[in-house]
Amino acid sequence: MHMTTQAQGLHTHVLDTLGLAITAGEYPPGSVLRTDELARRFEVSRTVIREVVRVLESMHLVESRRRVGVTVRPTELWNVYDPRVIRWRLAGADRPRQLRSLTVLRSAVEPVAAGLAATHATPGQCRELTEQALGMVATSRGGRLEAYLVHDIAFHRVVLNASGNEMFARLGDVVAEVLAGRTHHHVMFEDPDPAAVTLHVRVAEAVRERDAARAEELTREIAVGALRELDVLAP
Amino acid sequence: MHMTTQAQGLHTHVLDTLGLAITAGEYPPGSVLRTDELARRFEVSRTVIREVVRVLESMHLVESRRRVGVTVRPTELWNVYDPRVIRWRLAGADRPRQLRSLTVLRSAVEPVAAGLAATHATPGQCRELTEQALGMVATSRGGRLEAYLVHDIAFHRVVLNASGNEMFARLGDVVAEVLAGRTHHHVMFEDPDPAAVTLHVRVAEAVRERDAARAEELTREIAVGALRELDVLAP
DNA sequence: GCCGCCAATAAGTATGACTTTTATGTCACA
DNA sequence: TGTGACATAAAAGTCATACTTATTGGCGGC
Repeated sequence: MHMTTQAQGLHTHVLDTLGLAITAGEYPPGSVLRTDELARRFEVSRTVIREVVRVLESMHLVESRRRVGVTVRPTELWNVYDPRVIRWRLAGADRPRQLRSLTVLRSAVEPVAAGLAATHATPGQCRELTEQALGMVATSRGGRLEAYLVHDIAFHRVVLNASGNEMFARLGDVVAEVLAGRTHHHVMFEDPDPAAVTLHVRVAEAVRERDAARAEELTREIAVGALRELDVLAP
Repeated sequence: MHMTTQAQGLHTHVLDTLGLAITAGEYPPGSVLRTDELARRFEVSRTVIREVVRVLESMHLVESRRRVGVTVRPTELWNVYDPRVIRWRLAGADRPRQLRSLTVLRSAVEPVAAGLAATHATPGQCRELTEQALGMVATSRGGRLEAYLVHDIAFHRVVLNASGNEMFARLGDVVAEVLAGRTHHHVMFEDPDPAAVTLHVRVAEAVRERDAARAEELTREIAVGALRELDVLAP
């Protein structure tokens, strides 16, 4: 992994750097940045800085006021559903709390999504679900965490998509960030919990058999397990 | 020179207009906009347009590519958790579907949030909750929809905040948009459902008495009611 | 018919001048 | 001494323009 992303354009680089710095608390809420100072620091034109600031503003990370500058807003105003904000924060210091709140969100949403999936999933989605569950089983032992992660992400993404609800579907990215985050930062057992793996297979079954109540309940068990795991590993 | 623009700033005006147009389907996915054409149309400099485009890009509404232009992205990629996107879409044509998917989201999240609130709420939040519930009772008859709405929004916001979960708390704005949307666009009975009003009072009670299971269950009933109401009024 | 090169195009970046808003300090007046 | 009007300057906002870079689609050569 490189220190900073570069080839994608000045804008992207500055945005990532600044966003990361702000979410990491390097500039605590209330801090004031000035555009031409930033321009000098990053050695780019004010044009680029202004665009970056506009985007940060659209995430409610900062507020830009005349004669004052660009001030960092209090944490509770940040748009924490923006995937970039999530990634920045998962990379930063308060990853534990972040992972916890995201997992609680998952525990609320995914069971309902699974229930809906059981009534809405297309045959193709059912097949996909079963395949990913089997993939999880196949990679659940022997320290093949990366391969397991791919299937895990795919599984949950299919469930959310199959729910037929747009808001749920768009949480696929968030869930992916969470799963990737807990794997890459080792907030996870060395091998996936066998019970969890089994539960995924049974969820796939329940969806295939159009048993909404069971799909919901089983997914709820997965969520409870994930929360418990978090309690143990990131107190 | 620019007498027609509001005091809020050129940027805001252009962003709102363009965002509304795109989410309304005026520029269907795949359409291409060009920055200097937009600059001429809105009678602003390319600088302003570029900043707006950057923000739209950060919402995944559009993608800007060299030598091609600014292309509208497919709907399923939009960041539908951005409050502005929500407001634009609620103002537009597919409000019914939008309201439905948001209400389903609420039905997943709010019960869990209420359960957490029962164990996390501060005395102040309990009091606030009771006050708002009583406010709802007081304004629930006689066509005082606007006053009722204020209490309704405040009530749900307190629950989400009291849950102690950051992701839930940030959904306060979303819920507010939904409640405001269904009131202002008359996707609601003339007077609030008395059963719903009572349920809110009982939720406040349950939270005050730290009864998580009951708070969750009662909130679930509120959600079910809201969904049913939607079925009747926006099929 | 295929491949590679070239030119047209539209976004990206830089710069400098100018405007607008507004926080703050100053001064006169009560 | 306190208060309000007013001037000042600081920083973002806006604009015009020139220049750079990536990309695409077509043209010509093979």
